[in-house]
Amino acid sequence: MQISPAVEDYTKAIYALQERGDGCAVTTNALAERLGVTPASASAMVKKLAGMGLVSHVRYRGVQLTAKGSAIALEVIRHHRLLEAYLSESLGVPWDRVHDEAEVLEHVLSEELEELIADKLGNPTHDPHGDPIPTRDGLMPDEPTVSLQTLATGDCGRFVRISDADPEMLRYLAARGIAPGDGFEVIDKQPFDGPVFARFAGEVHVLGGTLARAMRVEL
Amino acid sequence: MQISPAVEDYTKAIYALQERGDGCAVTTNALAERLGVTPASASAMVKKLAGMGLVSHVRYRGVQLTAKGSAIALEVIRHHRLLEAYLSESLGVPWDRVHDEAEVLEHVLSEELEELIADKLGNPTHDPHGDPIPTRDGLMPDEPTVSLQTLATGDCGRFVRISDADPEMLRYLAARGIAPGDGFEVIDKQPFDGPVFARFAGEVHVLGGTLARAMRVEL
DNA sequence: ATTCAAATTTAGTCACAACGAAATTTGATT
DNA sequence: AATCAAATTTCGTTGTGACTAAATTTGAAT
Repeated sequence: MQISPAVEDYTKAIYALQERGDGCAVTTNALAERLGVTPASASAMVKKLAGMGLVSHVRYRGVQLTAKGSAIALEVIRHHRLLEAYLSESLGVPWDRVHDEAEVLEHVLSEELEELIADKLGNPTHDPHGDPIPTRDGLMPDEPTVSLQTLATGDCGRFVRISDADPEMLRYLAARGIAPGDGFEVIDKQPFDGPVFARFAGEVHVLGGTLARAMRVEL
Repeated sequence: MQISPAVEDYTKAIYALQERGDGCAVTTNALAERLGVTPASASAMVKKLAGMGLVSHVRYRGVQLTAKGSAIALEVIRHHRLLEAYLSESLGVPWDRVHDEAEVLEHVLSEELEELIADKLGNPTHDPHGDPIPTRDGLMPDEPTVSLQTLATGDCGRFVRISDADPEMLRYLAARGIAPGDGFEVIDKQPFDGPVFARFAGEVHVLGGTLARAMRVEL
């Protein structure tokens, strides 16, 4: 039972969708859309994953990762995030490009290189976007956050995390010197999904609705 | 016209066989054996490569890389050798393991990462086994060498290069502290493919026939 | 010139992972 | 309960790159 890159990608996608979803099963359509394949293709692969014991599948209902499936997903995510950290820190790859590079390298990273990279970086706990790196033994640190968008005028917090999937956003933040770990204060918050005005290190920045929703805040 | 990993591997193999061969075309069987596939599979791929304009093919005679094919081979070889140098120098991967790691990474290394790695290493000209690294613009430095096995008692020389394909040999040399760049003197040479006794840095070492044939000497 | 073994190619198959089109199931609405 | 749209699955096909078995070509030996 070989684990192909395709299987790794599906497993990783199911893991990600399970996270954001409210505990219920991951639908075939959601999976297909996330991976950019047709529902028919996703359906076929789901059947294969079920046969491999990586997911439990109820026809027309959706899938859930088994322990075995989660282990594979976490392994790949560890590869991905370690690589992002490594590319950023050791090779100076810009913030908004590490994701795409890691996306292909994650599938061919040997366990030995994984070890060497982790050691070289001092066993980092977070990648450059603030996403936690699963541990060597396959555990994902649980770090509750809220969207910056939910804060109100006057609230203070620390920006700790943002999705690595949208390079545009990352460039916007990078251009303004905003990075995970930075503290801030909400100066003004407009209703109806309006922009958030927040002060980072003295400077006030405008964070549009989508951006504010993507930025995660500690606690 | 996509360049798949398979196409890269075939192109690279043809390049390598062309080098060691005496200028004549590379046979399907040699290609198949080198890649560990059946002659039928190699034959099918040769037809595809010819269709892509990467090789010229005469049925039942063999193949030769076109300029386009050579360019692809050299690009992949550059990736491979840069990666070997990088893994060895920056991550401390042992000498005898860099080849296998590079073998998979070479196919997914982006041009951007290639640049960063080359810069980081100061644009190295040789990999850890002494193999020359093709230049950015796709030129392979020509460095004539002879096999250590061809030397006679009393000859001196500098060991500069050894194939990265046999980890066993590399471990043997590494265990004795012998590396490309080391000067030596042939103390004794037995006839009939017998062992070569050579002094490296004061120590005399026994180099069996196969090993002595694999070791390349400057000039 | 014929024969023969080795090298090479062709023909037919398989596994993988995608696709579009068509059938099926679901759950919400009437 | 019947209907209907959306989600899901099935069916048949495609493209890669491997395989085995069966031609075919070559070049050397008779």
